[in-house]
Amino acid sequence: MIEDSRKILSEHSVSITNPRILVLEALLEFGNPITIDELQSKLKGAVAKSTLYRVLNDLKKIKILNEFTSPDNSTVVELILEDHSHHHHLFCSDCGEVIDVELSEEFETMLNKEIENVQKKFNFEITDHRVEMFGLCTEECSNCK
Amino acid sequence: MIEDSRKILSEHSVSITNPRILVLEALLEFGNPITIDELQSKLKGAVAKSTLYRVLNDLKKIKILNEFTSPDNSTVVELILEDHSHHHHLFCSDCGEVIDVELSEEFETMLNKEIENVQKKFNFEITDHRVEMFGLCTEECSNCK
DNA sequence: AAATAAATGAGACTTATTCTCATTTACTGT
DNA sequence: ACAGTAAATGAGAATAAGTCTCATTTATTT
Ligand SMILES: [Mn+2]
Ligand SMILES: [Mn+2]
Ligand SMILES: [Zn+2]
Ligand SMILES: [Zn+2]
Repeated sequence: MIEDSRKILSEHSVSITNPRILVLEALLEFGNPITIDELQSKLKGAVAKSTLYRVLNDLKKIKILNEFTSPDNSTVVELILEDHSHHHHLFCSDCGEVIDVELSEEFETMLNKEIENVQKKFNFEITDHRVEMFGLCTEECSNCK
Repeated sequence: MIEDSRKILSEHSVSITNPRILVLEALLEFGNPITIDELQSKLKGAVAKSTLYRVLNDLKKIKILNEFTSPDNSTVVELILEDHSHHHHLFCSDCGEVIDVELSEEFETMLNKEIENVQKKFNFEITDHRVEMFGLCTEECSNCK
């Protein structure tokens, strides 16, 4: 896992430093979207707060980190890995869990057609989109009692 | 417009106060999604900061205000009016403009089917969804030079 | 008009993120 | 391996969005 982290950094010509390795390892190990709070606690103070934010910005700059805001306004990040294809997110409004969701190809095709229309109508160049779904996880969630 | 504001408040059994009227008027007049910053400057100090946030919370509580975060992390609000049907949003990553977008009925139908599947797969009860599109407004935008 | 509960304004407070700057670390070329 | 240099880090100060407190004002009910 530490080797994966080094590889990711060198492949993007970013210098290999301890804080960067630690942050990448934590993200790789968790494997799911994670709030910055949770990430900080996984790091157990091994990386200074200021450095953590800097590292996350570095990862955004090289386009391997996705960041978004959950409905309870916490910031969530996730690594964008090569094998990790285009997907969307499902949020539990109760416990804050964030789940990766892949929607069908037909759906994405149809969405792209809609996007085409919107581009024309508003004279925009649309580069990205997001589908978010909100609700409650009914059972088997360790956080929601 | 002041009468519309009064009507909205009384219809929701919320007491009619000056700050509430002023905020509603500003939102009605602007007519589009607006950042809290912009809203504050439209109000020109007529409503205290603390009161503005309280009023916005009141409007959320009676379900006539929608709030979301734009890609530059500013908070955007919009009134939910009766005639204003289900829609989505298009964001300009350059100037921060937020535009209301209605997608086709066929698309929404298909999205609801996808949501059905996701509900089953993850044992969730999904109550809401959002489609967001990001890009650049190419011309005729007063903010993007 | 008086009584009462609710709403407001002003500013203190909280807290996520950014910034500053002195020190440390990683990379480059020898 | 080593020195030189630019980049990265840690610690904590600064910033700013949003919340909270509390004394005063206002809306609503009688
Ligand atoms: Mn994801
Ligand atoms: Mn809208
Ligand atoms: Zn849950
Ligand atoms: Zn623009």
